Amino acid sequence: MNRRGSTGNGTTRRRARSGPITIEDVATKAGVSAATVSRTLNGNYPVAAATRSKVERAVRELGYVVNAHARALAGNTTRTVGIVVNDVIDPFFAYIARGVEREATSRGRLCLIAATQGDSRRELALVDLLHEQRADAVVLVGGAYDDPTFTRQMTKRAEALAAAGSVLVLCGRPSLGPGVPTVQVSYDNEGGAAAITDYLIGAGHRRILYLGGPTALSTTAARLAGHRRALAARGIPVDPDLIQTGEFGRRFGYHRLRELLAEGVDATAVFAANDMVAAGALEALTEAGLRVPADLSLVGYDDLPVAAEVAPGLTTVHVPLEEMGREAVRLALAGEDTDTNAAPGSSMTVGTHIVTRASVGPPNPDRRP
Amino acid sequence: MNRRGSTGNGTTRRRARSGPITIEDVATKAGVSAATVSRTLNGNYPVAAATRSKVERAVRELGYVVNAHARALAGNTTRTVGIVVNDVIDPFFAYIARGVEREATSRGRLCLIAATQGDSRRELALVDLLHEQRADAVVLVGGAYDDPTFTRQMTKRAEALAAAGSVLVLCGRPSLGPGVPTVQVSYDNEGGAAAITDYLIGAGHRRILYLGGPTALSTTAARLAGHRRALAARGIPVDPDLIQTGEFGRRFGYHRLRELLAEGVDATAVFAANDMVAAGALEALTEAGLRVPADLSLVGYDDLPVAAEVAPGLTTVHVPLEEMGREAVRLALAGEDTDTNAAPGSSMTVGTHIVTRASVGPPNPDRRP
DNA sequence: ATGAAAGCGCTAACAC
DNA sequence: GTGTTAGCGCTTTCAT
Repeated sequence: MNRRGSTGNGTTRRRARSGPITIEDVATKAGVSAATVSRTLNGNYPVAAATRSKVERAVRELGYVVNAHARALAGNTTRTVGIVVNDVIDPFFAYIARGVEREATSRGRLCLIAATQGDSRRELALVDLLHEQRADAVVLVGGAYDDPTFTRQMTKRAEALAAAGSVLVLCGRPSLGPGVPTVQVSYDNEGGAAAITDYLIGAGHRRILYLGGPTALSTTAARLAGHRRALAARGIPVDPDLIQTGEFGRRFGYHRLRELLAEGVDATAVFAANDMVAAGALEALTEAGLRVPADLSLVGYDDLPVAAEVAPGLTTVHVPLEEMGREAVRLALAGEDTDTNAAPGSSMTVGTHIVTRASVGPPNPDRRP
Repeated sequence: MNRRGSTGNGTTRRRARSGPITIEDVATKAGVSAATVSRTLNGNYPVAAATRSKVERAVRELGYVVNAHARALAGNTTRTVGIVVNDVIDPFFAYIARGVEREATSRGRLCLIAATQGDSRRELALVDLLHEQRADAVVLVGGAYDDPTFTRQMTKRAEALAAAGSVLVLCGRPSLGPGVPTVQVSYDNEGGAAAITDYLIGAGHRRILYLGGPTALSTTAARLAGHRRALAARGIPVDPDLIQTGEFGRRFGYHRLRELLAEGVDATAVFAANDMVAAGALEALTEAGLRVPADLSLVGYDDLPVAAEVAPGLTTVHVPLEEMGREAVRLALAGEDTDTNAAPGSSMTVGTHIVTRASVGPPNPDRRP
């Protein structure tokens, strides 16, 4: 790993170095100074056409590739943004990641991605790693566990990032508290949940099973709050037996609903915490010989591709995930050309709306559980 | 952006700098030299316990975060690996990306990800970008277009990377040619396609429709070759009308098969180029009132989650995608502790196997197209 | 076990 | 329009 060494040895000066090709090599070959090569490469400075082509030729012939680290160190600009997700497979995260990646790339930046696997300690460590890399922005995606210790530690990270001229972007997750220097991109979980619950009520449903979502997750709390609010607004009492939180996966939706069905749960509609859960629920329903929406209605949340792919298509709440990702980096980099690149404090909320497909109908009082 | 400047102004020396906290600040605060801080932080050198705790305290109190760029520049080690995919949403790529990300993280590295959107020029540019970042390895995923110009240009990149002590890893894509310094992780496209075709033949099928996959893609060529080989081995003639390449998506599977069905295509089984196409095909079949496998058999390729999620479950060829991603970085970083970190020339092939679900049965001669 | 000093490869004043 | 000169923040000899 040591490539230092015989710089000052007694051998001939030329062709002494066999290591990586540097800007100096290009300069020598083109018969100009390193500064001129730099200016040519960055194109943000006037350079004579003749010089330019000499330099470009030297670059080509030498196969020179600028060292981004040296550049970052000297120029104080890294051209990378970081994103921390739960899991790159999960479509919810993948769509947001795509937005981040696309927006970053369109701004000539590379995207550093890291996955937490749902471990909040890892999340903190990854934010640190991204800070080490001096990412221009660090985007944190998805619901956070509502733990004061964790919040405090993440707050510290947000402040450190801000102090270093970067920004922590909270994408679809709750604020760390007033005064914490972050940028936020959110969507209305509570409102969406209320809207789709109300939609179900409008279709005649009174007994709606809320299924899925980790209890400790802020997202679950918000969706549940919206659900309850809509119920309350219509004067429908909340039956605790109809609140069945748990997890976010398809598996959970399938297994839990299957159990519930076996126990003879009394509901005419299911509000799944997200589309994955809904897909699993649909599986359980179909397996039980129940038709959707003839026997039972079903709605999801997020409008992931799966919602359109299952039969019947799922009525769900559309969340513009990719757009959120793009917006996250736009907002974070908004002040990039000004003095300070961070724009802490800015925040925006993207709109959601109900997408109507075929999974909701009037209640069927005759269904035998 | 300019944080240089008044270094030599006349004001008091202490507290002159308000910029980022550096190792020097930590050294001062701890009353030691920068070298000692470095050694403490890296832990690869003996440091007195007392000194260590002084340094650690200073780091904590100052909120110091090492600058990865300075470290990379000085230490010649970047601790990042790059991955270039088509699209982060596509599960095929996402699973491989997950493997790369997990293996990278488990080795204390961060993962730089970039998406080409299927544009080969972008692919070249992204490899350059990753080279600029001095990624320890650059993993290229997915089928390549079989264009000599492109191959030549990518070869140049592979050589440049190798010369810089990095490696280009070809993950599930064809070699750039003998002698090109790359690492390869592949799976047997042709063998898998032959195997599943033979499986269909074994079930009694003689007229098998091959559906999907971009014609110009190396992957398509390989799968098709395997399909033809299996047919030939059983003495079944290849009917050109039954080779319907095109794209890889669900949409394509649905629309193309729908047209074909309308035209009264004469086949008893469909071999979809991948599971996404198969899922679309299943949709078209179901819509046409055809039952799988009673009326028509259907198989896919890749064993993506969707294969297990549709009803009936898809018989398909399992490809260990995540494992390929992990293997890609393992192989690439195999020599990391030795003199040269690249291990060009190494290659490995992961095994595939048929996963039997419910989508294949005997041919139904009575089906009315 | 620790410090001093010399770079790593680049950019950005500052001259001319 | 181009060269010269300082660093950017770190690691790593080489001393001690």
